[in-house]
Amino acid sequence: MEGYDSSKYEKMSVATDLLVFTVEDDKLKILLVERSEEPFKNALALPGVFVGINETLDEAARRGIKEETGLKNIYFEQLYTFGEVKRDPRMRIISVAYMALVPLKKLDFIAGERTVNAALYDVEEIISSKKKLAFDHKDIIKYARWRLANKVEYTDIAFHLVGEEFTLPVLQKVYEILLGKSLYKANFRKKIAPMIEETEFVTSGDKHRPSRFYRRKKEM
Amino acid sequence: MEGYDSSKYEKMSVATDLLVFTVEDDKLKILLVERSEEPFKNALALPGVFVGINETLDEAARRGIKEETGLKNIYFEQLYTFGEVKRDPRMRIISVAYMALVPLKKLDFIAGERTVNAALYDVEEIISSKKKLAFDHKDIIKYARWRLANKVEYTDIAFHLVGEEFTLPVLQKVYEILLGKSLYKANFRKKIAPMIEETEFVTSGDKHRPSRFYRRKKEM
DNA sequence: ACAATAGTGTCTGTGAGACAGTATCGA
DNA sequence: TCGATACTGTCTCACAGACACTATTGT
Repeated sequence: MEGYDSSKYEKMSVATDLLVFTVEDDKLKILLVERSEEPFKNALALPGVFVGINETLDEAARRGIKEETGLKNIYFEQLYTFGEVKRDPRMRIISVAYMALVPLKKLDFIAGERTVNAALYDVEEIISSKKKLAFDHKDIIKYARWRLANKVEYTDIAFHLVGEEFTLPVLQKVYEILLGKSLYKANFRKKIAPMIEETEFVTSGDKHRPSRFYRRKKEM
Repeated sequence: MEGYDSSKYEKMSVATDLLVFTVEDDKLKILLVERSEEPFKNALALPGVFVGINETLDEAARRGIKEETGLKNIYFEQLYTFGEVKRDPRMRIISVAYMALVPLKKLDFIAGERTVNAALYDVEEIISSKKKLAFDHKDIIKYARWRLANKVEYTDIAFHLVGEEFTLPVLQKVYEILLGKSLYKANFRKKIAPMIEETEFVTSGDKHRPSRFYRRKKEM
C-alpha cells in the first residue's frame, strides 16, 4: 500500500457466492436459485449476499447460508475470489466464493418451512449441460467441483456430507461420487478405519445383512 | 444476490497483498517493505496495491509484483482473501493475498536498479519473532508458509524457486527448506526423476565431484 | 592420498489395488 | 434355501524410508 493514496482507487461491491453441496439420490447436488430479475433473468445462479461494511467475509457467508438453508452450524470454507471486471454487467463486484457441505437430512428438515425458489441440481449435469448460468457461476461451480475431488483425497471433507452416524456403504458412496470412480470395499474400509469408531447401532428392515453405524473418532 | 438491493451495502476498498518468496542462503525469504507512514509506521509490511476499478484481481497482483520487483513473468497464485473488519484501522479493506515464487537470481538481477525500501527477510524468523508486523500481515505470512509446506508435497511449486537449469542438490535443498526437514538423497532423486531431464552441463570449480544440471521435463 | 560432495543399488516396511471368500438379514 | 448386500483375509506391487556403497573433482 506504500506510495498509494487509496482515495484514488474506487471502491467496489464485495459479495460472497455460496456453493452449498449435498448428496441426494447418489448424486452430488448443489443449491441454486432461479433469478427473477435482470440480468440473467430466469437463469440459474448461486445464492449470494453482499458483504456488509461491518461484517467479515466469514460472517457474510454464514449469514447467507443461514438465509438460504436455515442452517447455522454447517461446515464451510472459503473457496476462491473471483474478480473479473465484467463478471456482473451492471457494476464491479468482487465475489468471494464459499463452499458449504451439508448432509441431505439437514436440508430436508428445514425445506418445508421455507418458500424460496432455491432447489438442488445435479452438479455433473449443470457442468456438462450447454445451458448458461448467471454471471460466471458455472465456472465457479466447475472450480469447486475440481477442488472437492482433490480435497476428498487428503482431507475429511467427505464426512461433512453424511450425518453424525453413518454406515460405511453410505460413506463409501460419498467418496465414490466425489472421486468419480468406484472403490474396493475392503481397501476403502482399511483406509478410513483409523478415522472412525463403531456405534452400537445397525440398520434394519433391509432384506439383507444389516450394516453397522459408525461415527467419526475424536482425534487425540 | 436475489432479493438484495446492492446500493444498501456500502462499497469497500479491495487490495492485493503480495507475498514474494525466494530462497537465499539456504533460507526461505519474503519480500517486505518498511512502512513510512501511519498506521504501523516503521513496521514491516507486505507490499500491496489497490485493485483498480477496471482491473481484475490477477492483473492487480501482476502489476504489484512488477512494481515491487520489476519482474513480469514470474509464477504467482491467489492465496486467500482476508476480510476482518478492523484489519486496517483507517477503513474497511478487503485484501486478496497472492503468493509469488521467484528464483533469487531474478531478484538480484533487478535489485540494483531500484531504490525501494523493500528487502528480503527470513520467513521463520519473522514468524517466530515477537516483533509486530503491520495489519494482519504476520497471520497472512503464517498461512502462506503453511500452504507452501503443504503444496510442495503434491505439486511442482518448488521448481519455481530455482532457475531454468538447476542441480539436484540445489533442488533438494529447496524441498528441505519448504518441508522443514532433511531428505534422503537417493529417495529424493527417485521421486523427482520422472519430472526432470538431464542437460549437458555440470558445475565446475568446486573442490569435489561436479554436479549435473537438469531442467524440467516438458509434460507430454 | 584425502577431503568433500555427487550420485547409485538395494533392503524393508507400509499402504493401495485387486480379488476371493465368508456373514447375516428378509422372504 | 436363495437373493442381496455387509464385511473380511490375503496376495501383489509400487513406492517411501533408510542406509551403505561407489564416483569424481581440487588440493
